[in-house]
Amino acid sequence: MDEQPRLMHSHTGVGMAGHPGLPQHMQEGTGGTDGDGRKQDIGDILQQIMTITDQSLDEAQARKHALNCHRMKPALFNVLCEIKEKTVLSIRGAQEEEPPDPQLMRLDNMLLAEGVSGPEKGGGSAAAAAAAAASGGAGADNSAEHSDYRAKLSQIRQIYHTELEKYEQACNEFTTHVMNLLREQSRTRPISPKEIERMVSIIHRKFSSIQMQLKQSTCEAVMILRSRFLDARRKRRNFNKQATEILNEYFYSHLSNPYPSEEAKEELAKKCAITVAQVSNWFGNKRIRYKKNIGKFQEEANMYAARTAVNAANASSHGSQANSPSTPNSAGETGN
DNA sequence: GGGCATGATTCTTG
DNA sequence: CAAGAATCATGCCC
Repeated sequence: MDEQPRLMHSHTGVGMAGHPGLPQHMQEGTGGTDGDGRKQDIGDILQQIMTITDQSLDEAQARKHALNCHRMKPALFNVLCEIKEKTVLSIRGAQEEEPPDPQLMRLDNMLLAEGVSGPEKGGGSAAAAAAAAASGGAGADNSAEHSDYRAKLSQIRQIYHTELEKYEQACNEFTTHVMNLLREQSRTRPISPKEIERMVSIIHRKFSSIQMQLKQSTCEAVMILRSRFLDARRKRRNFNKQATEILNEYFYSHLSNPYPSEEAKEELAKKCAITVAQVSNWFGNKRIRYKKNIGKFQEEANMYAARTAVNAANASSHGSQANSPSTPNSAGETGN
């Protein structure tokens, strides 16, 4: 292949023979009569080159075929392949056999844990169960949100799988294409099976880096989804009217000491269908907000006081005699 | 969309 | 450690 440039070099070199500016070694040693012999050689070579360019395509093909069929060709290619193998190995032998990428393993583990890359179904419910556990077990009304969560997760899962499939298909197509190409070329230039193998592994590495990007963005999507559903603050729901009334009733009827005991909290929690912690939160918030702005809550206080008075009156009329019904305008200061 | 209400969280305090 | 206080983030109404 690289015969021609060298020929051209020697051509120009010899052509300049005898030139005053020519380096010494070019002029020495060739001898007087040899000069004519070299000119003769060059002439032959030039002639050969000219005949090659003059050859028709058919002739060239025929020669190529002849070369391909030459009995020495396989042996020659084997040797060339061996040489190539050695040089290639010495160049990049060090970077072969890299260990599994820890980041990729992390991503894989996470996708598996989130039920995105694992077996069909079931995985998502694990995450949903985690969401349920994190939400404090308020129960009842958050099942709708979990189905929403599951739906979104399965959407992500679907996108992930179709993309992954697409990548795999593209990778396979490209690999077979390159392999065919190399096999085809191996008839005209020395390519060992090992080299093809190496090329395939390079392709796979490139595609797996693309896959890693896909995995990374999928993980990000899952994390965002998770944080949206697991962050309790984001899914704050106002208590229903009945629960608020029960809590307010207790609060205003114990205004002088609005600190329910553990048992009272449990009772209220049961009545309101909320957790004890929520009851505690509610009373904490209520106390501080009431204290900060009593005027604002006065109307509410009067209303609940009146209501408890009516309740007490009803109870007393049903029973024998009331002991001491609280006065409506004293904001229900029953005292504890 | 702005503003207030409200449940939850976090930090401080006694 | 529980209550208070501050703050956050969402819900809801106008």
